[in-house]
Amino acid sequence: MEYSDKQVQIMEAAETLFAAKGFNGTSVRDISETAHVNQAMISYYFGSKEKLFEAMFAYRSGFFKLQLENMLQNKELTPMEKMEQLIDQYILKLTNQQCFHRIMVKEQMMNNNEFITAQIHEMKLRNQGLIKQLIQEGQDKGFFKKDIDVPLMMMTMVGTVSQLVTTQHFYKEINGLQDMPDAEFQQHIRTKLSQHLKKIFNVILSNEE
Amino acid sequence: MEYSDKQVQIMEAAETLFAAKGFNGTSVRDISETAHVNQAMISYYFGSKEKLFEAMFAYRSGFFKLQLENMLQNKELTPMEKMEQLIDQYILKLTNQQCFHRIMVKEQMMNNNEFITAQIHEMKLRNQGLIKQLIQEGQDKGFFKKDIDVPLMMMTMVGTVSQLVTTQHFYKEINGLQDMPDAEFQQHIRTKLSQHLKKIFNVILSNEE
DNA sequence: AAAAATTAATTAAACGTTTGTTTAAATTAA
DNA sequence: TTAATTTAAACAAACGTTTAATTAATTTTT
Repeated sequence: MEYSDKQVQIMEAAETLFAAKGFNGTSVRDISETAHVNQAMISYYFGSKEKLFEAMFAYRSGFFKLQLENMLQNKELTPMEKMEQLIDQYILKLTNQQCFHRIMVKEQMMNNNEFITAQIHEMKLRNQGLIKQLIQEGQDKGFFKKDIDVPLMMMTMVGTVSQLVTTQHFYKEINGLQDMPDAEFQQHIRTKLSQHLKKIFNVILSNEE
Repeated sequence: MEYSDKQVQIMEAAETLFAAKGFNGTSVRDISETAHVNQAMISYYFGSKEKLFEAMFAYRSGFFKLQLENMLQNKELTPMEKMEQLIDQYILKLTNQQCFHRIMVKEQMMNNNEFITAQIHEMKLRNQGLIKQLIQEGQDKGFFKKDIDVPLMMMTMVGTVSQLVTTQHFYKEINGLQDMPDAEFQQHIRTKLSQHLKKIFNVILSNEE
């Protein structure tokens, strides 16, 4: 689906507002004002507020897809190196698309919209499949342990990053980082998360003692 | 604050509905029907929908508090045993109060309501303080490593459990557990999470090689 | 202990807003 | 000239809250 500049404008305004105030907390008037368009344009272009939401979600989830295929097929990387790249890629995507991530957290918790639930499900299946393959490769080559619970391992990666991103306000205060400029703070949590998760995954996965 | 049966009825209906459909997605009429009371009773008892939300949150967050003090002072437990009990206690609280937890996830992500944000902040500070003490004790006694990032460690515990609880629908499908009775499934994830987190925390914390 | 007076609880209806969507006219582009 | 875009206004429906009347419970007075 191709969108005009104006349609993208509307979707981006909707994304920001839905992330901050939720779907029901955001009015069509809010969106149209933020996007600087007449409120009737939303129904005109997207059919309804709900359809705008779905269009925005599909549009952004394209951006959000992890680019794993090429990296996983790279034969110059060890399985552990691939795993570490996967971690960094996930951290980067999520910290760069925080609005969309907040919306996703809410949607996968609620299951209110069938279309979106299906999209999330598909995304999860795809990622889980690729990671399973990677784990298998590592096990076949003798780098990884045999008994690895992939879904649970993913819960820890996704959960840790998500928890920090969605509660960064509290994290800042607890660690006295209120005055750190935001760009620096974002880099700070990226680095911290990367080190932390790589350490954990090394232990969970690695065969060497 | 003491509440009559009817007030508790209203708060419990509100909790369930807010968890499933969000604050703005739930109408006062919804709540009053679910609680089998006249819709004017909500303003009569609580003042407003928003105040009902705050009252419900405060009421439930009392239940939700982890009972850590006594356990942490028990001198017959090693620091690692205490850490493991903390993990199990957290898993139990969260899996037993899933509605409240969903509301908390949304609220700490949104920061829409000052009163509730302050409550969550207080809860987090308290827990973090107790855990820091426990880590310190473990380090002083030579059981734990010296360089432990407590906030990040907490992100992994809270994040992993929260991720599984809030996306259990997907976890079920991905693992082909759709037909498992719910009580059994809840026990299943409790056990899995407990083993998984204890393994990770042993590695992060333990000094022995 | 009974009656009266007072307070609290409960109700259905109504209030004024805000909501998402549609309309029909006006403007722009093809 | 035709089609697509944009607009302000209007729409009914749903919203949170208030009202005023009624019933139930409690307290005070006899």
